[in-house]
Amino acid sequence: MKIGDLAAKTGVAPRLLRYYEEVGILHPFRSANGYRSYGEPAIERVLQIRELLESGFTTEMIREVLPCLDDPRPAECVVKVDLEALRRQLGNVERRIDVLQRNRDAIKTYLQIWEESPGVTSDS
Amino acid sequence: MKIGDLAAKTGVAPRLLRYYEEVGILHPFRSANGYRSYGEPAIERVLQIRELLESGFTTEMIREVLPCLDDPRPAECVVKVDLEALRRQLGNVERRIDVLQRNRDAIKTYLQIWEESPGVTSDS
DNA sequence: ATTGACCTTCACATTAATGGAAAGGTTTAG
DNA sequence: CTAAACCTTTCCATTAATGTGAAGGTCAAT
Repeated sequence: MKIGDLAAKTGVAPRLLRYYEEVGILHPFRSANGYRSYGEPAIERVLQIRELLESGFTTEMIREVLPCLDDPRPAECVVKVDLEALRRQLGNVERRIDVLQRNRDAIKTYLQIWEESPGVTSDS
Repeated sequence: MKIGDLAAKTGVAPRLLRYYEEVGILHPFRSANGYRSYGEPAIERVLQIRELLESGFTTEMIREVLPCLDDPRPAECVVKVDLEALRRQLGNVERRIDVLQRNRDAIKTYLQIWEESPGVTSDS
């Protein structure tokens, strides 16, 4: 699968797919002509990257969190997992969930107040 | 409370407190000399802003989410709440929670695998 | 009254993520 | 064979959030 195909299937611009490779969170191989070549798993991978980026993770954090789930990274990497970083990021994720749940509840409560008292919405 | 005090109590640099005012998510009053003056609630407020920023929200989204929870914004604002935006952001928050929970579970599972099989950690 | 520690505004620099164009090679369709 | 549609690398621009410094006003203490 070439970069344009992956872009089409994920909705992520080729420019970004190259960027993700540059920062080390996506690892296509190269075909003879030098074109990047992606496997099927890359689709899921890219979507996960987008989710994490939109959740406020940096590419650096993502690099720690997606260690050996790489497509063309064979078993040697299985050894280089940084457990410490992974635990740190787990704490990170859990704190974020906490924050978001608190804010979700706050917004919900706020909305309920307005929905219960019918009347003014966004006037003028 | 002056800007330096608020910075000390929240750990957020004065520069940023001014920035948050500029983008309309923090509304100090001014004392006679022109100094910004913050009330006690500003502390909680700033901490909440930090949490949301670190969870990937932009200041613009925050402006929608923290509508009338302002310190010195009297009752007139009670009318200008953008319910539509608020509902949109609620969906946003819920999607994010979802993403994070999935990733938390994935990381947890991954960690368990490594913790169960004792041996190699991060060797050089 | 001067010093030091605050505060003000203004402006420019940086970082991460992203957009976009230039210059050139490759592949595919006609 | 040529043109269109890809791909490559390189470089420069933008946006949001932040850092930092200049030039100057205020205030508390000595």
